[in-house]
Order: sequence, then C-alpha cells, then structure tokens
Amino acid sequence: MPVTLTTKRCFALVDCNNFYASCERLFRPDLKQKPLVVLSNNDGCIIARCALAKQLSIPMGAPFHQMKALLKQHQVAVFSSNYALYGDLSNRVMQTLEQLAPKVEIYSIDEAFLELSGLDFCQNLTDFGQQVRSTIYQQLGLPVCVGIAPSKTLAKLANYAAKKYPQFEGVLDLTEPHKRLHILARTPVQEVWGVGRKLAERLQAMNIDTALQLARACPQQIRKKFSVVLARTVNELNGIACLTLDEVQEPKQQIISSRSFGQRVKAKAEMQQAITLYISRAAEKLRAQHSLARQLSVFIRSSRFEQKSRFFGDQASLELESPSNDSRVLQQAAMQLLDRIWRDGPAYAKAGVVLSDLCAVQGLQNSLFTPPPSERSQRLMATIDQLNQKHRGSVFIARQGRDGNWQMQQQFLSPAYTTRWDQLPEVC
DNA sequence: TCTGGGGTCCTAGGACCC
DNA sequence: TCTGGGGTCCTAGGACCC
Repeated sequence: MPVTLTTKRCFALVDCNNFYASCERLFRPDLKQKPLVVLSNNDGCIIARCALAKQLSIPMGAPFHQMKALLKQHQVAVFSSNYALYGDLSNRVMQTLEQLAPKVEIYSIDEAFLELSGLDFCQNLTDFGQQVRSTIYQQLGLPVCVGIAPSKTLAKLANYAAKKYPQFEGVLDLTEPHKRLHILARTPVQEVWGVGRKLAERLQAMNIDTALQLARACPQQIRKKFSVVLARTVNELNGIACLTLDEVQEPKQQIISSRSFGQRVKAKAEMQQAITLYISRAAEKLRAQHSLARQLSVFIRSSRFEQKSRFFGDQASLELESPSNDSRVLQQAAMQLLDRIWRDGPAYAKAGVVLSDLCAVQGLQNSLFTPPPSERSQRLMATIDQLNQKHRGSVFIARQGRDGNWQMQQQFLSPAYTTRWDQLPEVC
C-alpha cells in the first residue's frame, strides 16, 4: 500500500447522508425500502428526505400541507423532528470520529471536519475515508460520505461530489490539483460553500457559473466587488487553506429561543406562557455554557402568509442591571418587555427571546464593578437543571403552565429510543 | 387550517471626535 | 464665516450556514 506523507494542509469533511431521515430509519427496519421524510418543528416544512423520497421530487423545505397528497400517493413515511434522538446519535458519530482522527471540529449536528495535516498515514487517503465510512456504518448503522482536500472549502466540495456521483463510493480525495478541474467544472457555483442564492445570481451575471470559473476569478477583484469572505473562498478553491480547524467550541455569543405556535395566539396570558417557556429554554442553554446575559430581547409577530389581515411584528430589548442567568430574573424582565410591545388584536403566529451580550460566569467573579450572581441563585438553577435533565419538564416557572394550545404540533413524533428508558425499542 | 429554528460574520451608514 | 478629512464605535440589516 502506498504511503502518503501529508506535509501540506489536509482536511476531511465527514457528512452524514440525509441525517434525520437516516436516524428515523435506524429504528424502523420495516421502512428500509420505503420513502421517508422528516418535518420541521410544528410539522411545518419537509427538512429531510431519504434517497427514495428525493427520487419522488419532493423538494427540500416544501410546506408539508402542500405535499400531503403526493406523500400519501407514494405512501411516504412521515416523521416530526425528534431532536433528542438526532442529538444523541450525533454525539455518538462524533465520538467515533474522535477515535479515528486526532483533530476533529464538530461543524454541525451531522458534519465534522478532520485535520489530516502532517500525519503519515500508512494508507492512502481514499482508503482512510473508506475506513471512516465503514466504521461509522458498522458501529451506528448510519451512512456517511467523506471529502478530502487541502482546504475546508474544497473538502466540502469533494464531499458534495462524493455524494452526487455513485462511482466514488462515498469518498473523494481532491488533494491532487489535476483531479479537481473535472469536478470543479461540473459543480454549479451555488454549490460552493459560502455562495448562497444572492451571491450566485450576482456571480452568474458576471458569467461565473461554475466552481471552476469562480476559482479562476481574481481574488482582488472579487474582494472589491463582493467581500473579503468571497475572496477567501476563491483562494480556498485553489487549494490555499485560509480557514483553520476549530477544535474548541467557543461559547455562543447569542442564544435564541423562538417558535411558531401550534395555534394562533390572541390572549396575552397565553403569550406570557409561551415567552416564559422560551426564556427557560434559553436560560438553560446559557447556564450550560457557563455564561451570563447582559441583554435581553423579546419579539412577537403575526403570520407573514396571512392574506386577510396586515402583518404585525414588534420587538423590545433591555439591558439588565447586572448580568444574569437566573431564569426568574430573566423571566421578569421578559414580561416587562412583553408589556411594552403587546397589542390586542393580531393573531400571533410566532414569538421568541434573544439573550445577547453574553459573558463568562468565571470572569465576572473577579470583577470589582459588577456583582456576580448570588451563590443561592446559582445553586437553585443548578438543581433545576439537574432535575430537568433527568426528566424533561419536571420543574418550571408556574407562569408557563401546562399544555397550552399554542404549543408545538408534533403529530408524527417517533419515540426517544436512545435517551429515555421507557422508550427503548422492543425486539419481538 | 397548515409555510422551521438557531446561529455567525460582514458591511454600510450614522454619530461623534479631533 | 467658511472649509476638510480621518478615525472609531455602534447598530441594523443582509447574506450565509446547517
């Protein structure tokens, strides 16, 4: 077997195929030969499709209600999204990857970059990619594809091609420049990481339609006409690594909790319940990353799709006297904000809260000017988090109430197979 | 009836100062 | 009274990602 000494930068992108759909299918072997889709929160849109469903031309992001007839006609299995399940399986995929490569950056719930630079693998890179694929499939039953290249942007593109063209068998190594031309020339510019719909339109107006044409553009001109970001993309497409592997997950700078309602909200008391729930969720996330928030916003809005009535939306923010992660403090502040923006009349479709201007609990403990949150508050919150971790929703602020009509619709929710003992799959 | 949620980064423009 | 330019900081909004 040839030995590849990678002295240059080398990245692999591992991406799970149709992740949510694959997760659902894992526990339903009876659906192996059947098309399957997963819906967004509130069963609003289709956000994941298995290969068979894709063949039926069910578009990504299509509103569920518009697709119902087609789904029924082809007997497509439908699932509400089950983030407890996907999150748990994602963790297992990442743990497996960490055993296979020394440096791993968890990029999203279903993707990770591996850095292979400077490693003298006793195998070529395609074989390494196949090993990743087979290990994850054997251990977890989830299919993945692997793209390998000297920059992250090219690794993304290699992954895209590994998925698209069956002859690569799920792994594509683009470290050799001459292998790239062919692929870049066949990849539409919109498939390049960092090029969305708007940029693609502007690029196409300049006769840049493919990834290869973008790679051959002048970075300085792109910088001038577009942005530093796109200029960096041009360099990355030429194999010049501008992005590095970020192994450590930085704490979030902003935490959002928002949701569309299962049914329109008209009463203020219901809105108060919803906002209280969202605040609790956001505060939980805040504490999980050991942060405090200085700023808080609340927003409410009616539906943009409503024909009969005019759209209404408003938001308000405030700065806390001292940074906090205490659900009670944040909840009170949120209620004040809601009082400011609430209007009787509109049928509200969505609301949310945003925590921002975050800082670390640690840093504040040594500050002379801002008092740190009290021991008592920290201990109480830690206890609540522990209880809720064991049993979701066991402790909550009374204002939140139980079972409002506004709560999320999840008509097709699968059991929490992997995270709840009472919902373990049964083998008959 | 029914159209997701949660993030990041960059830029443009205004306010303000020297 | 008239004139100028450069710098910083902040915010809102846009574009992108999954």
